[in-house]
Amino acid sequence: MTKKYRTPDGYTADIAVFTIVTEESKPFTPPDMSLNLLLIERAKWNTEGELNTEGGKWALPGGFVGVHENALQAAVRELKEETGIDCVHMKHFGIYDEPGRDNRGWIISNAHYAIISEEDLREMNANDDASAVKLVNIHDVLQLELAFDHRQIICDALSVIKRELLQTTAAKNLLQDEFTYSELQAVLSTVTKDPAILNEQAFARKIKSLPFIEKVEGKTTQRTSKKATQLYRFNEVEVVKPIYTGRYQER
Amino acid sequence: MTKKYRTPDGYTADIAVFTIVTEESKPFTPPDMSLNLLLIERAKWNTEGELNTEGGKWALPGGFVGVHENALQAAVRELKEETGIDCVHMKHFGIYDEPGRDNRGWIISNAHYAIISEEDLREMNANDDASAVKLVNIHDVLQLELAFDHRQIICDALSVIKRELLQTTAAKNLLQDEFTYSELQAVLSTVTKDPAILNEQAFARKIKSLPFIEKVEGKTTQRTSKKATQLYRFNEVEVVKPIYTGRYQER
DNA sequence: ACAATAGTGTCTATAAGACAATATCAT
DNA sequence: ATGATATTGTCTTATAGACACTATTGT
Repeated sequence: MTKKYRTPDGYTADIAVFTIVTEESKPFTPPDMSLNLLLIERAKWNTEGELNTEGGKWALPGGFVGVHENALQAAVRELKEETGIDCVHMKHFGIYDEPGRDNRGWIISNAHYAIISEEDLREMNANDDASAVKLVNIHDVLQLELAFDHRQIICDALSVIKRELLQTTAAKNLLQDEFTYSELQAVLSTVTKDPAILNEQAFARKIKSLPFIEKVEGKTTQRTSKKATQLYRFNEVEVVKPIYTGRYQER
Repeated sequence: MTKKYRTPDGYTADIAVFTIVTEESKPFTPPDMSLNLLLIERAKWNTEGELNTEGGKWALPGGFVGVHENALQAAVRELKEETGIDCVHMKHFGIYDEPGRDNRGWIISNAHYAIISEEDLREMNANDDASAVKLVNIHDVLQLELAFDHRQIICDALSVIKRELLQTTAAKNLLQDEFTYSELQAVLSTVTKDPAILNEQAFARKIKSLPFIEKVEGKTTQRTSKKATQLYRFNEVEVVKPIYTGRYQER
């Protein structure tokens, strides 16, 4: 055991918190949504008045893993502490442990992503001190000055969230239990330009044949239109759609 | 900090090692493959002659995370130590930390899966002592008596590997660089019964239109047929196929 | 010639994409 | 009535699935 081995100087959990922001919501109008990532601004100076490492830059929320927990637990705990949210969809997606990623030492980060509904987010805005926290549209986030290697982590997170939203039923975490086709469409359009999803009529037809979505029989809403609109909900069907074929396959 | 907090008694990395086994390989015949999981048999007695915890049962390879590494690194290291393989496709997929999962104490496991080609596997068989290691067809693995909560971990791993093989180009890790349609088909058929994949002619046609697979111009082989057969290779195109539509979308 | 596998021709049913028309209803 | 959104009608084109057929070649 010579210098071949080195003790990490820290073990952290970072969290890419994704949420939907409804841009405008006139009555009787389908929503215009954007997928946003929650970032915090690192303080320029610490409490002793010294310049902070990577101060002034934007970063993912997170913190050190406690001695009594694993990284996922730490991620859940930190999110709870910082935003008051009990997360329902927190998942690990990567480990970042390049020796030079943090100039304070060898800090290993377990990266997670969380999907939080707009509704739950509103609770947060009540809880936090709102000072250095902001939601950034995922299309703008890479323009910011980001701390450490968070640019890389965020790139990976974006890639994962896009895949998750399009290839699984994860979108249900961003919607109310019962939703209209245009609301689901608005969520999906935040991560895809696929004309098959963007096209109104095509999507309104398609939703009726998706095995993992079912009509809420006889239930409608007027929140997106003056005309009463059919409500749908996700059922428990899990679907794996192979890239090699055109048909569904249930698990 | 009362008894609300508890120190874990161990932090381990477990690895679900998946590999292809070609069942029969007559010359000029397409392969008949099965996806197998590598398991080890826990010794009945330890070196002091005492009964071992969960002895005699089958378990995923793995071991304790060292003080100088994270779980992923530990997984790679353990796999290297136990089989001599430098893994190219090792990924974290879950954390198992139920208090009662191991009756020796609170042992937290980071679960990973690895995809290893048959070729690389052959090196392993040279390296290990072959005593208590075996490859089990994924369709039989849940029949075995499994240690700890490895039944649950394996269930999750199977679910992940199936999705990975069908929804990403991960199958490339199980094939040679250049392969025939029937070889790819054989790999995929280990995890799906989808008739669109199982049907010879349909698949032979389909492969030509897949954006992430390209013809190796003018190159053929006779290893699966007396008739010279076209070779294909994966290119670098990454594809996300939404469950909501029927068309491809490149990233 | 035979057996086995690769690959093509072609038909049909279904789905996708485009465009238009109709329905509903607060204002 | 108007304007906005939902929903259906219908036409065209593309793809999937099925089946039959041809091509190649070691034995």
